[in-house]
Amino acid sequence: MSKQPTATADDLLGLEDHICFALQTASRAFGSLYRDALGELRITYPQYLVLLALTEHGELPVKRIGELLRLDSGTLSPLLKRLEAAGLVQRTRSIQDERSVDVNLTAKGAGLSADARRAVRDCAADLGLDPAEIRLLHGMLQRLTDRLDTAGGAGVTPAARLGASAADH
Amino acid sequence: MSKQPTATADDLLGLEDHICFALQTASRAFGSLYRDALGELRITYPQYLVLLALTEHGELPVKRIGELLRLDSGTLSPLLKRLEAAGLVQRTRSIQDERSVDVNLTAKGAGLSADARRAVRDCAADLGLDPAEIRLLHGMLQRLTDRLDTAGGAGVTPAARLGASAADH
DNA sequence: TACTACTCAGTTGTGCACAACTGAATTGTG
DNA sequence: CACAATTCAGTTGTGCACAACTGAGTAGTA
Repeated sequence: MSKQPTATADDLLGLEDHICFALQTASRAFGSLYRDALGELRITYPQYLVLLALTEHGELPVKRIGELLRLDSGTLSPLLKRLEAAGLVQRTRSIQDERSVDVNLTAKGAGLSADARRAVRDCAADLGLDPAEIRLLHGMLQRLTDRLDTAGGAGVTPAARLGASAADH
Repeated sequence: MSKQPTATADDLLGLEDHICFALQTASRAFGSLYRDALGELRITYPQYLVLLALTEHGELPVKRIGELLRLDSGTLSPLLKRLEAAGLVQRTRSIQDERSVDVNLTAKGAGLSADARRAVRDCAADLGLDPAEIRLLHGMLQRLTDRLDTAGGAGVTPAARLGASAADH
């Protein structure tokens, strides 16, 4: 729109044009909504995700939680420590592999997980989003994430599979 | 799909079903890519956004930067302090309003902003994303963010400015 | 002109994300 | 068996996001 700087002639690079910025902004707006919903239960959104993963899968080693949530031990260790201090999960060293730590929901944690899922479902329902559009968005985001993972994780081999992005899902 | 917990009968709430999680995951994957691109220039992605805003608009008060980037002073104050310490921006108390602080790019900051924009443009181009799909995604994200803002920011009572939010762009 | 509202940048404290590292346990290989 | 490489959770340090607050400056009003 209103450009006058020394920029060469590229543009397309205004703040509003950055898909990354739009992505982060939407994510933060969502986070704000969930923060309100979960705040009464005294848990944060990342903590909710951990409880959700444990509710879905039952006992999980820290490593597996990290894979599911795409978080490393630097994030998970203190987070799980807080959940344990709140009496929501229990951590026990694995017998088979002493390096691993298994995480379990306590009864209190399972109850709070149910409350949290209700709260999240209710406030999400209040948004009145179009299910078809959400599905479309969800698919686009997954494909985008896949693309970003291969680009970032694999380094400099952009040619490989870009043309055939359809092969996912 | 392997559920056995005490959940009532709602579901749709698996980790993978959360649009919010997909959003945050994509945002973090993008952040990781940009972190690599910007790391060589010794700036972070949020710092890049500030430089970008200043490149686009010229001198800006802190307040206005916060509006553009959706950040408050608790985030911006230390961030701008780091940019100033790096010699990339200059902060000066406004003459008209002594409460306000105007932020300017230094020559060094303007140069680094140009480098950063190039780096971001190049690594984004390497993704080979479909422009039409990106535009679609961008529009969906903006509408979603608007919806989330009106739902969370205003609650139910202060209906004042809700209708006006449609008038952007 | 006083006095109350409000606005603005900044600080403090909590929690998350992530890189880099540590140390113990395990695995693979000679 | 010995020993190097790897795996795992955890720690440390940096930076961002955000709530709550402070204090100086400004605007509105009696």
